[in-house]
Amino acid sequence: MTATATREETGHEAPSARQQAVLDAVLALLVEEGDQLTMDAVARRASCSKETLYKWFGDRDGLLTATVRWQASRVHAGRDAGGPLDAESLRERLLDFAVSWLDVIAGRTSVVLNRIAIAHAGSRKGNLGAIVLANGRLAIGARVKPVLEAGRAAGLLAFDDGETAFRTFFGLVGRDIQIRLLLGDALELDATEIRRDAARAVDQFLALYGQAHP
Amino acid sequence: MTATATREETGHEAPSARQQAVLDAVLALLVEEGDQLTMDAVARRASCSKETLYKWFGDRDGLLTATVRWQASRVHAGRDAGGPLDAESLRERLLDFAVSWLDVIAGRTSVVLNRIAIAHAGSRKGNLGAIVLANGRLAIGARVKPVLEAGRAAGLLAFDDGETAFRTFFGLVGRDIQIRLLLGDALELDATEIRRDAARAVDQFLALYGQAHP
DNA sequence: GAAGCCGCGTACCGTACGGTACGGTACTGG
DNA sequence: CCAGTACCGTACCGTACGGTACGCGGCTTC
Repeated sequence: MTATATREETGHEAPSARQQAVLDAVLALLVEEGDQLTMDAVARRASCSKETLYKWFGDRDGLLTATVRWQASRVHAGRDAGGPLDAESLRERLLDFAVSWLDVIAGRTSVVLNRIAIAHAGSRKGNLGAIVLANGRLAIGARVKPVLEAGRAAGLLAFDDGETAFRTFFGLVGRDIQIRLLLGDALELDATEIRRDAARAVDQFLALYGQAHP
Repeated sequence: MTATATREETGHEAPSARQQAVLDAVLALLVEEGDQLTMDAVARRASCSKETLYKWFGDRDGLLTATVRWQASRVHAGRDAGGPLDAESLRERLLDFAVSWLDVIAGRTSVVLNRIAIAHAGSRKGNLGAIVLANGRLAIGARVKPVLEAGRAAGLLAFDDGETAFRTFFGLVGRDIQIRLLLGDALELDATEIRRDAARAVDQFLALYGQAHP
């Protein structure tokens, strides 16, 4: 193990540059070809041998898992900026989360990876689903909830349960978009539309949970 | 074609009793075994020959399609009762839709079928996704929207676009439930919880779109 | 520059599974 | 009683794909 090889807290080696290239090839293939991904195709596309693939990732599942992790590692939707919180900055931060989240779930990569993970969850031993869940729904929740709590502490929001409040936010933002995309609906979302959707969701959320500043 | 053999408007034969039994076997297998459904397993479970399977349904996709259609044909979540509309009955009908919808998406069968359809949408020629979409999200939308319109006509609701209003309703009801279940989250929903969730969603929807009766 | 390793390319193996063929049995109509 | 039909059970075929083996070229190390 070299000095530069960092470990994630979960105990997985960070992929080397070459390995990252392989994982990017998997993502590209997944996006282009749908989900009937073969090890042969990956090897061809990444210009590496199948043997190397198996050496690095163990088996097909390992490759898929590494790919999902790799994608997750560079999607940090709506990282909160911190700073003081007033009504305007609260709205702004929520809007930021909403836009980031919609950007993610509307992306081809996210759709394909979620499809893989969902199919995987249908078979036994589906930790892929758990990984996607942890880096998607759960991660965004973990980031939004503190903001909501801060909003409550500042007297800008009123709710009993932060989890419930967040789930409402989640529902208002995502609505039917993700399931439609997963099921193959052609639904095109450009940036302006996403921004408008996000703004509407935030408005609705604040209408439900907001309080006039005391 | 016998006199009793009805056709759906889409032009598909209604399955015979024996065929229905086969499709039920498929559903059972799907629920029990996850989604690695083989034609052999179906034939064994349904006590029929593979040849018959192919004769009746064409190929594996045809069998899957017929199964999805068959399930869809007996799920009519939240059929509207009609009748006069005041604030109370509007709330009641929306609650009814919400409960039915949650019942459906929380069911094992729905989860498995959605998984199949989503995986299918990832490959080419995925009409399965379209079918599930048509009988799920789109069907419920088609039933709820008239109620919303009626509510608006009665001065109980205020909105510009019925589609947008419905999608908000959809988001408030479903929130993160469907994606979590699809990804394999263990999320258990009993009847009382569903009722509570549905009631909260309807309250929130009415808070956003309701109007005091003029 | 020899030794050794890494990894590419390719050929190969085993098996699971979609799809087909065929014989045997029960039922129906003439 | 004899076609004809429907359908069950099972054996079979072809292929796609996960996984393995092996030879060869290029890079590092001493």
